[in-house]
Amino acid sequence: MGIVERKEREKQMRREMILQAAETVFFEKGLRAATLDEIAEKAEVSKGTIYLHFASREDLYYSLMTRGLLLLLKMFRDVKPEDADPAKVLYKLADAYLKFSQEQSYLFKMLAVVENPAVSEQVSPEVSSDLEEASDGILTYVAGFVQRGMDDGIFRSDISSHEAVILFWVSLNGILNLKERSLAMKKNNCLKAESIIGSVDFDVLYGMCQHYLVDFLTQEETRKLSGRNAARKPKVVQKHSKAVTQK
Amino acid sequence: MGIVERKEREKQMRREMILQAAETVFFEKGLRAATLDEIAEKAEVSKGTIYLHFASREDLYYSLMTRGLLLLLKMFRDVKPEDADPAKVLYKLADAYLKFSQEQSYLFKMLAVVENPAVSEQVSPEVSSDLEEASDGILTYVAGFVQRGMDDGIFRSDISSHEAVILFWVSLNGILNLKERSLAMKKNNCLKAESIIGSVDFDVLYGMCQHYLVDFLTQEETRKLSGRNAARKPKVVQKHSKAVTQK
DNA sequence: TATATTTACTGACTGGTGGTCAGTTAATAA
DNA sequence: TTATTAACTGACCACCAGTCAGTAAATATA
Repeated sequence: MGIVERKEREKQMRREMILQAAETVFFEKGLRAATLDEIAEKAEVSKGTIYLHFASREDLYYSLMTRGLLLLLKMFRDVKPEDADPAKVLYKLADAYLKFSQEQSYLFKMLAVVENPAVSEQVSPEVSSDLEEASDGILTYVAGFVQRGMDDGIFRSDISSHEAVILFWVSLNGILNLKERSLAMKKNNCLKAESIIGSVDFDVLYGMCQHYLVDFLTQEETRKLSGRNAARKPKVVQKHSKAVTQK
Repeated sequence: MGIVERKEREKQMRREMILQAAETVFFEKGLRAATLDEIAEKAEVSKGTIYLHFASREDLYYSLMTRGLLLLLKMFRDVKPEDADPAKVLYKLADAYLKFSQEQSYLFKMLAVVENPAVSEQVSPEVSSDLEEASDGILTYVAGFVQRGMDDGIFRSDISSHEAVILFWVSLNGILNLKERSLAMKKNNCLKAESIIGSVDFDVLYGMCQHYLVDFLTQEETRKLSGRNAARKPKVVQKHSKAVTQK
């Protein structure tokens, strides 16, 4: 009896149509200005139907973000790291993330909202948990390569792969976010060229950061940190020790 | 004739009262759930009066953020870097930022909203420009120390002080934001302990990042990058070159 | 086939909120 | 005493997220 399956398929299609329309409208109008009426109209569906699929406006928005993250994960998987060098893989993943931010710029901008705790609180637990799962899926995927590098002895191991991945994510994502912000402000003419954010070439900075992050991981742990706590309260700055030995 | 001055003072006080009330309400209810009626009531002022001082809800919110940034700048200035070592100053500034995120956690959370381009577009140019100015003031303040370190030859100079400051900001701020997010999710019970974000101790990570960022700046530029573009497309990974020379 | 039940969907309606503005009050100027 | 200006008020409007009684169609039952 394929009726149940067909119904399920149709339900998913409806959901997909709504998500598609929402993506367009949220992108065009922004989170605040977009209205559900408009989304309903664009999806050729009544407003009530939207609420059959999503518990609230925020849930709909978060579902879009989850979809975005899944796409990002797909792009990461498409990197196809056939060569075994984890450092190269990390480079390629960072490249892929830059590409994602450019090609799917509306999705990328939407993802920045997750940073905002005020919005997060309005979301139902399941949807929030879905997003968390997708987010963790990406981080775990990347962490796998980092861990492999550590196991192979290529990467330093005075830092956990989890911490390393967070560092990667935070730095690269932060640069891309600031880039978007500076672009937005330039468009609004409220960014002076002599300001710091206005004067930095974020694409160049991204490349540099990408380089140094991988480089940081490929260094051996020569610092005087025996454990983690040593990094916590660094009273003594060893400003010349390294530089001298390197000369 | 001190009448004009007195009026101006009173006007500023009114504004201050509104901001104070708004801060409380926005913090208690979140950006979306907070209402102007409630703010008006708490400020002992009619709703119309709010609009004499702020053009919109978003403007009010952004003004709060600007105030928050000015407080942060004050905390940075209080670091009183009497010792001339720029590396130590950067440490202390990072410590101060951590302190800010802890002691003024609601202000810190509010500042994360600036990352969201969808909100930024709803704000009047002047207010947006105020915020930008405050933000730039902080970055410029920090950049001064970085530049001094470079001039003194303590810091590497294959990266501009502007870029270095952005890197600092992005990394440290990103870690603290993720920390807040993980705390919020733990409170909502939608963060599995085995997930990456759930397993990282962000305070430790912050300390490590703080350490490595300063350390990165105090390294000499031994890499094969002659200019910036070299960092853009790094095809060759020099995974052992540094580690070997350091041994 | 006729009837009952379930499922999917609709769109008018409601409550609440951001934002407005005609009108009030009070201080100052003429 | 009267006119003018400035600060402030709160009733009011437009709009929108979210609801729910009702419709239509598909499926199950008789």
